Amino acid sequence: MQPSQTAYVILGMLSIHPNQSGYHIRKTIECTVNYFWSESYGQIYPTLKRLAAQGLIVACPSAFPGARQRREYSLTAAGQACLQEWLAQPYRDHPPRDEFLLKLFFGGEVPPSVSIGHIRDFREKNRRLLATLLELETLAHGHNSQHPQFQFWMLTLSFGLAQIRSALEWSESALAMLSARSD
Amino acid sequence: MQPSQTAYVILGMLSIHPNQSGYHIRKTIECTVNYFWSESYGQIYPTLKRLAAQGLIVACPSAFPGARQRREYSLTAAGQACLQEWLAQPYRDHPPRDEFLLKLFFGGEVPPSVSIGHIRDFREKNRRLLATLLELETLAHGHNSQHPQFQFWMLTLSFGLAQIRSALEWSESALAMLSARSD
DNA sequence: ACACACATGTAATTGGTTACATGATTTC
DNA sequence: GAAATCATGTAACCAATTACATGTGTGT
Repeated sequence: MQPSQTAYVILGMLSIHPNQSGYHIRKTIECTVNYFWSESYGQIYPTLKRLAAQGLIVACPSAFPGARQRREYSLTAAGQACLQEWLAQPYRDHPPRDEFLLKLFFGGEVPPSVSIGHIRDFREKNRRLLATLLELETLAHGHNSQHPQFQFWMLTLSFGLAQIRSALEWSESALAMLSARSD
Repeated sequence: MQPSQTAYVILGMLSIHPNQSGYHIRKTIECTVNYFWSESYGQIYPTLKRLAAQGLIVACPSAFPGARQRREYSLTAAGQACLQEWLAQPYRDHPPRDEFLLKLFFGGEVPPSVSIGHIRDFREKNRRLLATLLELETLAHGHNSQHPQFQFWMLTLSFGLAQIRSALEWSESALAMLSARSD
């Protein structure tokens, strides 16, 4: 049985930061790749068990004696190899599903104010996301610029920033276009 | 039981173009919203049955006597209302999962050539998509520019084009950055 | 004492893809 | 008459979310 995508995020996160618990892995995901990836506990914990059973990760006793009760995991050599093998495979993109664009596409069925509202929501979400990513950028520069993976983190980050900025520009022109029509 | 997203695409597609069969609906989706939405027959046919049972659509006899055996559907008043109600609700975005970015994020675990390959794939896919959308744009202008929904189609299309162009620009700078490092 | 964050897990359900199965009609 | 496309559907499976359930340690 081949690992799921969830398995690979876990392997990847353990490769750049060993000795993480399920809880910790989720937090790491949340504050690093959250703008293009997310995981729920309902996926993480069962996957950790399966990976351990397959020998791709091992539970290791916590290094800090006073720590809470938790299971910390690290990659095995097999796990590292498995991750690298997956990384070398061509990526697959799942079919897209964007409810925002779908509602906008059918915008002719409802008053223009509805679509204008959706676009304003969209713009607001992107503004917030932009702020988050900019924060992440300064944080990353301060703490991790020596890490060997640093340039790749910057690459994904700059992609996110480019997409968001393009989305914000589009939002403005779209709002201008719809407002001109409805007034 | 509330309709799924699939149900709403079907209602929407029937609202802009009545008397479509399941097969036809899928084709319509493929050549209009495919860059941000997709559906499989495995979803469409069961959903059509359910929508008909709920009275949101009706099967109508084919207008063309010589036509093949097929079930064509149209919106009922209830279906139209249901669609409009949904359109007026705030959109929800599902948690993102981008395998390309994930592999790039872990790029430090493998030789740079691997990530360069992924980015080249990504650029190639975006180039093809750009060509498709440009084709779609000219087609749409020629055939449908009188349709009341036209401006909304253009809005989603221009969004797609903006995102793709931004992705292509990023690809070039990313490749430049990685090539400089690896040579 | 209370609230909050830490921490782990299971069960139910949803939403969806893919593969399978079948057959009609058109076009070459 | 063969191949392609039109056309409809089911079954198996999978990936993932959400809600539920439970308990501990820390800070105020």
